[in-house]
Amino acid sequence: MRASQFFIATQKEAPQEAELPSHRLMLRAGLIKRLGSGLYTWMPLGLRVLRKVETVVRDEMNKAGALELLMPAVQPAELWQETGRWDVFGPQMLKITDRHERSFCFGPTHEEVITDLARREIKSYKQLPLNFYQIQTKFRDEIRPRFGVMRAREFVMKDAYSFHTSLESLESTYATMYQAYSNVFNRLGLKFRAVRADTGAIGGDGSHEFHVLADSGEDALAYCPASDYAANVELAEALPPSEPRAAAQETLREVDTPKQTACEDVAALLGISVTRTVKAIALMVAHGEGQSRFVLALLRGDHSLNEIKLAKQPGFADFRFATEEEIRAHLNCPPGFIGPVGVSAEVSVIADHTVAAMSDFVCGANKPKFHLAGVNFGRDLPEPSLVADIRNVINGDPSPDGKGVLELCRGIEVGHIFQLRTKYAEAMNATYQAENGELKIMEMGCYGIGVSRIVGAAIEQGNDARGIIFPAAMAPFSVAIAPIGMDRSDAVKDAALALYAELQQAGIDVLLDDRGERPGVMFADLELIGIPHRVVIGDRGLKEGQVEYQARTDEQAQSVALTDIVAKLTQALA
RNA sequence: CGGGGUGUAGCGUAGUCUGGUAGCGCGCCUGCUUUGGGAGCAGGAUGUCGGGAGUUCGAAUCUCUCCACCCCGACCA
Repeated sequence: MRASQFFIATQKEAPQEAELPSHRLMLRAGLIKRLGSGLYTWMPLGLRVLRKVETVVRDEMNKAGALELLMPAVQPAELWQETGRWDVFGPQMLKITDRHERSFCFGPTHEEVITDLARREIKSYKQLPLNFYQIQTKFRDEIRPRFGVMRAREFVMKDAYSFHTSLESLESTYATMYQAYSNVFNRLGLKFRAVRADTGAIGGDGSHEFHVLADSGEDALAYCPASDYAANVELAEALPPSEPRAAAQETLREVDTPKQTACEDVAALLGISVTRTVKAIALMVAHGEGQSRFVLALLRGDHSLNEIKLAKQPGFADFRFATEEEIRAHLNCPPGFIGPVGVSAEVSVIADHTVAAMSDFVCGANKPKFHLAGVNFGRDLPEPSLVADIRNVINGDPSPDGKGVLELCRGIEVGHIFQLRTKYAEAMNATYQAENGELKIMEMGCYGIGVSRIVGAAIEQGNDARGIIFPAAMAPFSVAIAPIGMDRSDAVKDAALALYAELQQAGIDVLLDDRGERPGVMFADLELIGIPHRVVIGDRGLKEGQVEYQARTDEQAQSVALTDIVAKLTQALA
């Protein structure tokens, strides 16, 4: 590609709204342009990157035996009503009405459509297993789109759906997909980790997420360096303390905490570790028709509530945080000083395992400006009625597999695989005839990759002060030729055109910067857009038969004989 | 949806408090000079100051209202 015939829309300054490096760089490099909240145009340069990601994904899916198809983006409401998800998906789904007043949605995912297809087309066990996939635009009306293509409302996703006659077959395809995903992210040159995951709204049993590791990631991951255990913090189990609760030694006493509402502050005031404190989180838990009860969830001061784990506790499926009014009504005390001691019988208590094993702890006194110290279960308050794992794991917690301790890191979720089992097939009556003639429900798996998100994630992982550093497999161009003074020097022009032709001949994605820009502008642009290899051709070197080669990650350029440059590049690209 | 904030040229912004000719940098166009790290000089184009209503002789500026976008919380590839 000749740059003069292309569209390079780089900018010196990024718009104010972009905060993440990847978002700023994608805008500055002119990869994307924002149209509205969570809506982006992929510019020619950015689209080349997106297509390269798609190519790798498509290739690995095909290798893994999946079959590509393309389903409609717009889907009739009836299908979603069959599975009950028309209402469950809620406002995240963009609903559309056509001229006949029929309801549709712009597909946020395609389980319903593919299951409908499967029940129509798959009649016999002889046709199974099957794995269909598509690479397609989805729309999810996110509560808060942000970070550019990282959390856009319209985005490109690869979604695959497999159908099986047995759990064994599903597990086998699941394992194949796990491997295919690993291959994809390896080929794309990303640092990633597969973790056990919560299944969320999609539902089902086994599930793994694939995360690109980045400090700016929206997910917290727990992994064990001593074993292969890795899980999303949403799911990672916190083991109960191995030591039994120590005997009470202190007497119960009130302490003055005039301004201290947070556990950290109370601990600092008392000169004790925050691990000796207990915080009470006030919740309203729904039970029955419009009824709800007031519950205190107890956590150690330095721990945080894991809402997903809590929601899995019996009777806690539907809860919310209590309002200040509700807290005052039930405890006669403002938030900041609430605790589990001396509460009325109608207030129930759920304690995290860690809290249940604490003695002589500090907690709110249910009295403004006071906390209690030397608190002990059994003596100062009843044993908690419910003890469970309801906290997020922290650095140094023991690994659930008993080998070593957990460390935390952050990741950007770029892939998610699920064993759906029969949830959708059952709801939509997707059956096949088994060998014995019986009609049986299909087993299903589903497998997603956030294709457009990968571009953002890759840039989040690969950038420096000069701009984007694309992994080789997704760079918009592999090599850039930067001729200096091409319009003044026939020698430069001839050498540049000859090299350009030769690289094209060799099937290398090459960009010839023939825009006639000054060297500084060329260098800055080529570095900003992250082209991995650059050849500079100038009169100065050409006199000695030399050109300059510099990889995007190199600090310095090196002189290479013009006659060797193709071999040099071929080697660098291998 | 709740809380906070911002809307001025393609991008970044000043001006708003204290009403009176809409300004700067980058980018863009023309010409000349320049050409190894985002050039210099000269000339030029681009603004319904987010929309609407109001107050006023006069509104980017004050008031009301609507809209869009961004940031903090719950969603997810």
